Amino acid sequence: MEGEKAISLLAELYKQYPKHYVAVDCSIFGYEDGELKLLLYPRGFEPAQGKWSLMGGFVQENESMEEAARRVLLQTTGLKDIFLEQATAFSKPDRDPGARVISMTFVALIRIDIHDKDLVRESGAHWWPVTKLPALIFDHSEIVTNGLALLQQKASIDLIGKELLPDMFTLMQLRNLYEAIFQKTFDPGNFRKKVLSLDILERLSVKNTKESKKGAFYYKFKSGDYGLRSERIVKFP
Amino acid sequence: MEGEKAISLLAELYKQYPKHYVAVDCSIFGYEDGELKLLLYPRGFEPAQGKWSLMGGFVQENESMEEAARRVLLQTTGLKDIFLEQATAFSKPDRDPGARVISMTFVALIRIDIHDKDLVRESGAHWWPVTKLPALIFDHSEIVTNGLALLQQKASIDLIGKELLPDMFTLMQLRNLYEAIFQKTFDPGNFRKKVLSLDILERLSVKNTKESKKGAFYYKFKSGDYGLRSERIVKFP
DNA sequence: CCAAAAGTGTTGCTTGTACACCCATGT
DNA sequence: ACATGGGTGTACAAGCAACACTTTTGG
Repeated sequence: MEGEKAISLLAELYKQYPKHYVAVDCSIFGYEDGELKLLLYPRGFEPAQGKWSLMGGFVQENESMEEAARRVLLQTTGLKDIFLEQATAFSKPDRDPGARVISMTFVALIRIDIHDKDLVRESGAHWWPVTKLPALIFDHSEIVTNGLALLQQKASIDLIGKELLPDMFTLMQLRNLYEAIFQKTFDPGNFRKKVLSLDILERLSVKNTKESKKGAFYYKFKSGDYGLRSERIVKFP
Repeated sequence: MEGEKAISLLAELYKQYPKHYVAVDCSIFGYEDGELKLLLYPRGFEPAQGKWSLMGGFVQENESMEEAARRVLLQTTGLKDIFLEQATAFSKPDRDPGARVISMTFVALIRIDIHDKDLVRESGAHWWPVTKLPALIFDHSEIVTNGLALLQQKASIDLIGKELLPDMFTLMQLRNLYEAIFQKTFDPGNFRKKVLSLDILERLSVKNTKESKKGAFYYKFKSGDYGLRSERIVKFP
């Protein structure tokens, strides 16, 4: 066929161009003990031994970059179907001392309460509060800063929480999450009114009586995919 | 040295992973005759002959992806120092029939009035109104849709115009640009007040008397890089 | 009782929006 | 004279921020 011949000519044309290693690196955020945390892996060998790194991996022949990221996340946390969003690519020729590696970075949001803790522990990984991060290899600090900014931007447009909190949560827990993300305090009353006005939370009949004397109702996200069908834009400063 | 040995071991470690062709594709937007336009190149050979494509190129060994995009833009428009922003990467293994090519996409904004028209004409390129785009090769339509969404988002946060309009412009011209970007009309009075309240435009003493009977003052963007130092967030619409 | 969080209400300010209105002038 | 865009003002609604206030209950 003509078509096939054309395609093989195209393949021939491409041969003059260089190929590159392509990696994915994930900023994996979780929320625990009132803090926003980042999952990091210790580097056991030189160069940069003793520093920490984001979880990453190389893109294989038969997978897209997002598939590569999901594969890596499944291997390291045991979780499927996690929130994953493409962030910024880093491609300076000398960013990795081992070879020229182009890295596509992703932001992943994990519910710490349901991930595979044993799997994480085995690998020596550790959840670090984003306010006290250790030294990271290569340009990974820059990647994290970039991912955090993306997370903040996302949180200011959508109401996130489904991805980071347990199924049931109190409005104080949700507010504390937002305070951890934005590193600022929100007025409890105003936060409550704003969030409830969005009409995407459902109040349950159960109360949490541990974190307050009076007891606070649990809420959950309404079922039926909001965020896709809703045009609502939430503006948190 | 120990360090060098470690680095070569790292390089050895990477050898088990596949390499990929990495390309950049640019959605080049311009503004002319009251319309938002996109610069497209005709495809002269099979497969997909007769369709149009974005301008792109392969990433070389010694350049970052952004540098590759700037190189391509210089070659095709003759312009340096143009506005360029990383958009979304496309990496489905079969997106290009010739070979597995990973494409990083960019949005570029061009001032049509100062680009090298001869260079563009030679290549057979054509500025298409974004409202009437032809069929594009591969997944380029998806790339354009994505780039347009990014442009809209950017225009709703920053005041763009410096990148698309002549040095001097009237507020009507700026409004028409925004109407072209968002495909909706803005109230002239309200648009004027909103834009001027940002305090980033400077009124000149010259008037444009061609487009209105009364004559409208020209404005320009104040010098001193706003957009970097300003925390202002403009919300259009 | 008191501290601490839950939950509701009030008030003032800022912002967006829909207009009305006068101005200047080329045709 | 009149249509067209330039430019300013006004009136109303919506949203947000600051903060007062009541409720509940474990210690």
